[in-house]
Amino acid sequence: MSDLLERLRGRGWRMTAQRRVVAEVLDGDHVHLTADEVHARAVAKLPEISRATVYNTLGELVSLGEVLEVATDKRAKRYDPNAHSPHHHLVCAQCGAIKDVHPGGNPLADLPDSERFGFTVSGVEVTYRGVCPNCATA
Amino acid sequence: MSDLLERLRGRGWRMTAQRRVVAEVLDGDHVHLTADEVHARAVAKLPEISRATVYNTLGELVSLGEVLEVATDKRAKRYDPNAHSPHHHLVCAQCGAIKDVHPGGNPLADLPDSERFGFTVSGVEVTYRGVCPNCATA
DNA sequence: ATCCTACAATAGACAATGTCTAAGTCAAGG
DNA sequence: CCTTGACTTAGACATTGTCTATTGTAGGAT
Repeated sequence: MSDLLERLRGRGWRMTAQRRVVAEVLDGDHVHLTADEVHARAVAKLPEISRATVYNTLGELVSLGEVLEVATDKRAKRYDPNAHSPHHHLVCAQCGAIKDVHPGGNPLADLPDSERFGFTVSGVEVTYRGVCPNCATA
Repeated sequence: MSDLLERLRGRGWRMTAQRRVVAEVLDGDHVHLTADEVHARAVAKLPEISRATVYNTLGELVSLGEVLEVATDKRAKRYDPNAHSPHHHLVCAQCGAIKDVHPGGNPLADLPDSERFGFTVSGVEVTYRGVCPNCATA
């Protein structure tokens, strides 16, 4: 299953039970978990894992570029394990559900130099807002 | 100065000293303040204003569509008084500075039906990430 | 002008999320 | 098998946001 673990080991990551569990949680289903949800799932596999470790590990994975932080709402960061396939997000304004989407077009190209204010622009995030079919009928 | 206050009064908003101060803070300079920064500036004009009132008032202004919430980082919501001119944001990854930008293109049109998953898509936010000239030289 | 009443403001407790520290533990190389 | 430095832990702390019960007040009614 996990080439994620392989990649991490290859980069000299010290492998511990806690880190393996966090990596497995993220590698499991490709949903967008909050830090607390990751912690909850990690505790299910390894009851004595602490909150600080989960936060630390998530931060390290982000630094390594293995997962992405998503700031779709303002409540909590979410972590997106699908870092190796560029994509954007479609968020339900009511229930908060998040879908990955792959729009056409290239937003980076749409930003002319005159609108860059001297910034070195390195990336772009696109967040579509709407209402999901579930919430629309409710 | 403030047609903002006029608009609000016209909508039957009950005008109080506190609400006027919050509106004035937002109407003042078109930067992107956090709730706490709004509170700090409001206190400077009206020392006895409470934190809850600032949060309430900001929430009401958002509901009325007079200001926008921006979730560029995960620390705190920011409030954008420039709600009447559609625009996107360019954020410095280091210092957090935010600039309004007006890219070409239409991201909404770039999202095909096949990528909408039955959602009723109502809006889109585009956040460019980069490093500002200031931080680049430092 | 004053009075009423519903709506707004207040202080402060509470909640949610994230960060830090000091001390103990352990993976991995020698 | 030992050593060492990186990792983990528990829990205090910090920040941001929300809620409640009480007090105050804007604006219409008299």
